[in-house]
Amino acid sequence: MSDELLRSLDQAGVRLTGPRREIAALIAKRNGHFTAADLIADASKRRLGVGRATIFRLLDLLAEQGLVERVDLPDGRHAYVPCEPSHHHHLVCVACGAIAEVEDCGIDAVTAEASRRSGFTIESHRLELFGRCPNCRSAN
Amino acid sequence: MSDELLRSLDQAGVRLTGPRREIAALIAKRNGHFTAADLIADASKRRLGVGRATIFRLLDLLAEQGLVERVDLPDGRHAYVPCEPSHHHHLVCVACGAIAEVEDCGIDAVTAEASRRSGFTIESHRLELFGRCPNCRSAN
DNA sequence: CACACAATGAGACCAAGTATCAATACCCCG
DNA sequence: CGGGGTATTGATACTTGGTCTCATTGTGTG
Ligand SMILES: [Mn+2]
Ligand SMILES: [Mn+2]
Ligand SMILES: [Zn+2]
Ligand SMILES: [Zn+2]
Repeated sequence: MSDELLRSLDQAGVRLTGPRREIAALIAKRNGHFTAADLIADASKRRLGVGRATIFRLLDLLAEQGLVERVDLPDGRHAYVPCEPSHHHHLVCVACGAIAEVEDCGIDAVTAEASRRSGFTIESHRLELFGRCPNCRSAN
Repeated sequence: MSDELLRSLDQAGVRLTGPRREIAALIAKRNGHFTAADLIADASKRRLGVGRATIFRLLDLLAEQGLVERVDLPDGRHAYVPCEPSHHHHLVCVACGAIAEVEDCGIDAVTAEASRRSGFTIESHRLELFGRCPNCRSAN
């Protein structure tokens, strides 16, 4: 359901407009990761009259709130995945696009070690894991 | 020096052309990460007559050989950093762009744990660490 | 219910990257 | 050493992803 997204947006003090509700519904209906282009296609297929810019604007908003996160696919595309606002990482199925979230599982030790070796202060990190989900593994 | 890059390209059986030599020299002269646009600017400043497409083409080639690696900056830009062809990760200074490389330091344990929890088979991963290098930390 | 102002969509615009293609330049081979 | 087959080149057009502007509309608030 898109209610979750809308509620969080409301909380953040942004206006709950018609276009935003419709785009939120499109996002809720997707599974796995999606690109801005996907949403634009969805919207035009359903003849919702929402403008291209509005979709980009909402994605930015959602990303700011941490309700959606940007994933840089290995092929260079920019995709989004709906997710919890807390820090975590994504496993991306290269076959079907399914996403799993994984919370801290030892990354802090890695960054601490890297910091020690390099002398850098580490402020943030990004970890993306690519592979095959249980379904796609068995299906081949 | 750009000789390193050129030698590796030669080894890989690609032709050592004039434009490629010039672009390799531009890359060697940079420090930290750089974007395709940076190189294009460098080239046009020096009135080398190399075409835009040729720069993109060489970057692809170098990336294939692992002589250069793509880093997705947090702001969405695609940057490149010259590096060893062996697997490793990058620390990127958000202030000056300096890069440090760090080899395996515990990441395999993390991916194994993530795989166990999620049921995914993991084929590849990408880890990028962002922070401040020793210079930039003290300089503020 | 009115009003101030956030948000919208149309469209122009920009930047990054790709495709095409005739002209050129490597480099291999005799 | 010269050709000559072929990989590479640059110009140019095109596509795609994203931003900017601005007049118009729609929301939330009081
Ligand atoms: Mn990217
Ligand atoms: Mn690694
Ligand atoms: Zn899958
Ligand atoms: Zn620095």
